[in-house]
Amino acid sequence: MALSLHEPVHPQLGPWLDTVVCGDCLEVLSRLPAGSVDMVFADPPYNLQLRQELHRPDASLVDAMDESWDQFASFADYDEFTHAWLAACRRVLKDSGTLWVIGSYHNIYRVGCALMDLGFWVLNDIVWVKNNPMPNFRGVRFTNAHETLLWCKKSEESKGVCFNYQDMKLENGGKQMRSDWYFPLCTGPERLKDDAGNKLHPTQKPLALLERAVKASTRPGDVVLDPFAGVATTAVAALRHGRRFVAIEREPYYVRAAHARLASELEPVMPLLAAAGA
Amino acid sequence: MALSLHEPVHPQLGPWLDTVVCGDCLEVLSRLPAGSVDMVFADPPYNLQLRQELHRPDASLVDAMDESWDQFASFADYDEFTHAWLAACRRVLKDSGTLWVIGSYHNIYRVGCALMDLGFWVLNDIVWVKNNPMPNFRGVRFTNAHETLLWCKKSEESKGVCFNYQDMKLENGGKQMRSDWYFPLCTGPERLKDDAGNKLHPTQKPLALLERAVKASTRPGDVVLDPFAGVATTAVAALRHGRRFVAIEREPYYVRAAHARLASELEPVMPLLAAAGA
DNA sequence: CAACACCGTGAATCGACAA
DNA sequence: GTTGTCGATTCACGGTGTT
Repeated sequence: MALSLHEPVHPQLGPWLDTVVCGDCLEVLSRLPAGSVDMVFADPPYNLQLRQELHRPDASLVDAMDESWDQFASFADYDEFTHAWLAACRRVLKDSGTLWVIGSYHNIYRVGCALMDLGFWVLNDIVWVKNNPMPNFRGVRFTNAHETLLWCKKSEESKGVCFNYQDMKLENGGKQMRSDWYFPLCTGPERLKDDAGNKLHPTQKPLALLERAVKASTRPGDVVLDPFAGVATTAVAALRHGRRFVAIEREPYYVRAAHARLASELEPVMPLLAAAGA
Repeated sequence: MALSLHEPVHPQLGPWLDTVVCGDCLEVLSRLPAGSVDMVFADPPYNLQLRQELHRPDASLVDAMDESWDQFASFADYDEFTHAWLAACRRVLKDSGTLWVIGSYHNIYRVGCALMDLGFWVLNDIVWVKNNPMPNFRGVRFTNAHETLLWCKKSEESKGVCFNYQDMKLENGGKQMRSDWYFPLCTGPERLKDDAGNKLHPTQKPLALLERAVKASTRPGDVVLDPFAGVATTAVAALRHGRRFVAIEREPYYVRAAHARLASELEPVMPLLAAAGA
């Protein structure tokens, strides 16, 4: 798939470019050339620890996140996993590249500590403020109404980081874009459903969130890597803004859904691509 | 100072109660009885000036090391400091008590990781969104427009945590209080100035922020501990809402300012206290 | 057709107490 | 430690169906 007319990216990225690879992210990352991607966006497992069923005040049951891939036996296990994928991403990142990670309070403090230990240098932390979060049904805590993103460069000394300041300022009505971002949850037609009409992926992120990260920190033709691609929201954001992508997802079910989503995304432009190739 | 008509608090807290103690927080905390405070609010230092305060066995050796080692060493120093004061606070906290920490991306990820490692259990992370943050003058990052607070109980198994759900709901116009809090920076008349008219303390927090934390997580008569009291904003918030406090500050200059602030805060009610005591 | 009512649902670490 | 009882507890939005 040649989706861009820009300068060719790293020559050895070919087999992995602009597609969703099915496989373990550490294994796939080990085969990618070092210094070959411009930006990483990672939405790793959050390590939620749900102890019991939760009912709404009307006695209905909350459809909780209980996927096996989100379970870790201990902090030590989670930290080891985190160090491994962060180090692997750092290797394939260009020296001028940046890395984004999104998480909640369950994991983001451990992730933040790990990436600093690995030499990453935090540029900003960003809060995604949700206008429509799930309430706290028991009334025992504050409504958990935000998630956190960390945006980092490869090291304190890294030069040439891309930040499209003017684009962001324009998008924010002429004022500097701030560290608080307001987006609704991914619901309605944007939320992918399975044949039974249930949500296809438990944690699909809003496309607008990914688009902002992509537009802020990459140029057209740049390569975006997503090591936990899920249903490939990052890839769609990259496509829509003329960026290349490398997407890795371990679960075949999500990979199939991602391929279908990307095909549907590309359908309107396929005739143009065919004409350009002919 | 007997400022409350509630049940007496822990009998051995007497000498430290309702005043600002000048001293090293670890030293003072070591003399406080275990399980004697209901809530801790901490605004720890996160500047690298800490590097100089902590002892290095061989400074010349450090200077010879490369930057990554130095960075690691400074993280290790900061982590050691963080573990020490968090553990000391945990000891004096009641089993049903909670701890708040405020920080920015420079330190909050390390603090969050440390407190989880010590057994604290996160109840919420809160973002203080500033409506008037300092812009990013060079236009190379997003405007850093928020700080983060962590609210934790002593352990996962802790029972009886105080959360004044209805008060918070009322304060939020009848809807659940969320994890995003909106307060302006501490400026204007609220910001303490020295004789030359310069700001007295570099990081004075808005009183309204402290008041919300105090009102949310303590009852009247409860004891609030602030191990890095600065100019005693936490103490003022406690006073105004009928809570007792233990405040520790190492720098005599800030302690004097805090004493003056508290005296000024109490001035209107001193006649009443005198009459009650007579 | 417009307005309104009703229902479903979203990354959730969501009791206390007595027997 | 386990089990059972009692009690307190939800916001925004989209989709569907009714008036």
